[in-house]
Amino acid sequence: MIKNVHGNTVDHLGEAIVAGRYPVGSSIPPEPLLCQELGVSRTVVREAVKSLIAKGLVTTGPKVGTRVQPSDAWNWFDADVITWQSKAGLTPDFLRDLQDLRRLVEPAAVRLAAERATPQDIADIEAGYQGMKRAVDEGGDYMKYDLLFHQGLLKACRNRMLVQMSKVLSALLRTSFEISTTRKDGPRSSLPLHRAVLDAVIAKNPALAEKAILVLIDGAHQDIEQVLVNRKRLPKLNQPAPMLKAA
Amino acid sequence: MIKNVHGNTVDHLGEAIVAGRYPVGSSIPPEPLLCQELGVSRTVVREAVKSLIAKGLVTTGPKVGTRVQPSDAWNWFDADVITWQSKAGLTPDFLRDLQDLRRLVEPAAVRLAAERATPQDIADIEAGYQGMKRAVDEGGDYMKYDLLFHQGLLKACRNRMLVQMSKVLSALLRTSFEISTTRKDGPRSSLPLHRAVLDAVIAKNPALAEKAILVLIDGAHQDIEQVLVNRKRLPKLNQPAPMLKAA
DNA sequence: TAGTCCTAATTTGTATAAGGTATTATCGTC
DNA sequence: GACGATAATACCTTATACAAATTAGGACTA
Repeated sequence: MIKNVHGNTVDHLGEAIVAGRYPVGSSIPPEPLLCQELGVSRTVVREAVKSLIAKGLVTTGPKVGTRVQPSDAWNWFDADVITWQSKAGLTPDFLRDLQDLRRLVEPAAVRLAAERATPQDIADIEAGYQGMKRAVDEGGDYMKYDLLFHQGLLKACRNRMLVQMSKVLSALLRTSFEISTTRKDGPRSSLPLHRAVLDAVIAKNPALAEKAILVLIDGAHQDIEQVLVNRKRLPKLNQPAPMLKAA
Repeated sequence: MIKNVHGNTVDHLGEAIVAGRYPVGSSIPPEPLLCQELGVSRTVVREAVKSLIAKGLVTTGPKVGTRVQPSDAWNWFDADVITWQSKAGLTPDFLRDLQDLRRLVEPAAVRLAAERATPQDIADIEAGYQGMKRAVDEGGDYMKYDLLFHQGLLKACRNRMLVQMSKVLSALLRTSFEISTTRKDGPRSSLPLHRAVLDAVIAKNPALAEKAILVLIDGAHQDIEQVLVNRKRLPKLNQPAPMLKAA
């Protein structure tokens, strides 16, 4: 997983900030110190910080240094930010935000999909479903096709912003899947629910499609809620010093 | 409006890319050329490109150069991207994407708001409403308070992602407002509709709140559709060479 | 002539050094 | 005690050099 120096530096700083290692409103170490800590040149540190600025994590200014922005200024639809948050720990707050979003977006989205899906869109979703079915019958990567199914659904809305949202919701779906596999036959039992959604989209029946996916979502919702109640707080990794030092 | 060299460079390149000046999948001029064109050092160009990478507009690689990503890979929830698109021209596609999003998000959001709004949230929304009312009665900046009203509504959901969405939807609300003022008494007639939404939220009545905002949205929707039909294509600015040369 | 391999050129990636600029904090004076 | 000048700090910008990676083109072989 060695990318390049820039990527590693951005990831390192981004993870540290999202994990809350530096208090909001405070300054992270000045550039020369970061160079020393990470073993990279100032060029790299500065370009990394520019990336973090673009994602809304920090602001900079002469003398004031590089300050951490409050978390509601972060670009929560950025794939990297989502990844860093997932690594730092799936806090209840974060999961609840994502669940809100899913319950808010997916029902309305399948309505749109039922109205607008092209034959190609339907073929893509069908491919996702068939993959899930195969994974259940013969074994295979169930989650991969589950993600394809839901991403295909949002893509069928033919709306660039909804497509982007599908990337973010993938983080939730991943978690949701990990939890649902702890239940016996989770994938097998949710298969017909997926089929119902797809059939409704094919039939171009928005109301039915919405009804079908609500069943799916509420199942996952209850699973997650239950887990959240059991362990009051999900295990935050909380590495004391997650240096990876451009390995 | 002179910020700094970095900000100007990012804006210049970002605007050019979003405006479609460089074809998707093709490379923008190599770094030395950009330095010459923009009259800045290579460091600045590189840091600007890193910002664009973080926003999903481009990818880079040795020898291949800096290539423009397809538009559905862009961070459409990034404030800068939205601004650049607005400057480049409010294309029908873009407006329709935004309208989809609004029709999808706001009804569900006011339901959440009606359930979760704190007294402080309600006070903020009320302040927005009072500002609108004052603007109608005594003259004033109507749009400013209209935006505050809707942003307050989404903020009341207590969800960071919805807050971010409110920033994006502001672009649509701004456009929507500009259009509605072309109609006589647009603001005055929509004032009671806003009041109805706020009252439903105060009464903690999700169903009523949703119904009320649907009226509001559909009004704006019809206005925009009508304008889109009249002029088949909104005037794209299409500056031949929008150099601003780090003034 | 077609295919494969290797070399070379191009472009980004990384490091280093030096001076400029803006902001903040401190110190001194009124 | 308040105001203003001064100094220090950290980012901002420029310039140069070299390294690494990918592509393209040429040469060699079958």
